[in-house]
Amino acid sequence: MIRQKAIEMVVKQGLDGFGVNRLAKAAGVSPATIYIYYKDKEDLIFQLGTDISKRMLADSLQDFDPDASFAEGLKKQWLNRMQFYLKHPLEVQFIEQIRYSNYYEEIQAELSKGFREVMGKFVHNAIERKELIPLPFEVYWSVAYAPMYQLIKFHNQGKTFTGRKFSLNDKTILQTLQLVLKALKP
Amino acid sequence: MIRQKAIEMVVKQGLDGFGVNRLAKAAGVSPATIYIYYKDKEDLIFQLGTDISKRMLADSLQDFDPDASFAEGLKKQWLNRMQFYLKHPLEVQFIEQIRYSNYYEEIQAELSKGFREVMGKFVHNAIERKELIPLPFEVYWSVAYAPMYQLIKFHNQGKTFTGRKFSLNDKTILQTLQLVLKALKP
DNA sequence: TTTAAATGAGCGAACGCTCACTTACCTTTG
DNA sequence: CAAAGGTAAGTGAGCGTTCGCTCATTTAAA
Repeated sequence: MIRQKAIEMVVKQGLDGFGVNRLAKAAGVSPATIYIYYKDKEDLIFQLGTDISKRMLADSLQDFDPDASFAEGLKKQWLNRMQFYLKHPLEVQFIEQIRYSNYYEEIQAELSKGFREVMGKFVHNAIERKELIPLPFEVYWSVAYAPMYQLIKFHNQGKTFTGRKFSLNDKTILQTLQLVLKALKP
Repeated sequence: MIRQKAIEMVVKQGLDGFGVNRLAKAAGVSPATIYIYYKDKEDLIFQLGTDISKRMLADSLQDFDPDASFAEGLKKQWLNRMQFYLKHPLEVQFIEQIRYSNYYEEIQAELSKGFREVMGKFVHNAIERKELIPLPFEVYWSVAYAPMYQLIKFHNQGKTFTGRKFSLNDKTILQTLQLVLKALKP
């Protein structure tokens, strides 16, 4: 209950609107109870953040084969991430909220341990097979994944900054993916 | 002084670390002085946000010709934005901080008024000349600009999530831009 | 003498957090 | 097999501090 309400509060009211006393009231427990499970407020957010991030990462690599073709592998990753969003929209928005806060740096450090290997192998394979242009990691990441996250962001806020309503669907995802694949193919 | 210190505080300590009393002390004025110029805390952040965003938008369209070729036009926009970052890194980071807070929605509403026309014409021209694939606005935006913002984000945090150090340079920018142009060309 | 700008003390409310205490359930005992 | 004791979980009042914000007053320029 504490977990769930904490996520809801951060998503709905932002990090500043989130407080321990208020969380206690929302979860129907005493403030003291929260401190049985979490060292302090920072620890609470850190634990929620790492737990969710780990599950996001694990899910995004589900049924992912580092030896698959680049187009197939990237598509699998995109769809996995999208599916995670559909199943856990609040968790994704929670991560979005804390991603730009000062809490996130440690969370990322906690995550990146097992991450590099899997992704490194996949990219290395793709380059060797001439399915992917050799690129600095940052360039590759910016082109391969940033568009997808932008789509999720549009979807989350329900509209674009021009005021247009927006809701994500398979056709839009795959259309964007095709453009990205075209950009990255030699 | 209030403006400058407010920006510094939000960038360095995040939105939660930012408070009126602390800002007053940092700026060397009384808390009451702040309320002469700003209605309340929300108004302060809103005014800073809109001011900066407006200057960012204006600068990104500097010397921009909606009738230029798509490749040239997009390059101009990218470079303008990059240049704004180099000149005003704190302001950009400030916007990043509040972009995911609950303050930003109104700011965006304030901005999007004059924005749609200029951009609309540019994109329309490019499609007519067959320099750009016709796309839903969200797909276009996600592919055309999200990679650039991701590069800025990497630069801002000084490293990627794999721990690698990263600093933005012209070669990286133009390399990424080339990939994006390739994706969007018919 | 007027007026706008700035001040510092301090308000009530909310903050993160603690502690002495109760509750509920399990184990050990005579 | 009830009584006693132990343990982990949870409580509510409330602490010291900081929050956003105000107001009677002072300062300085017009």
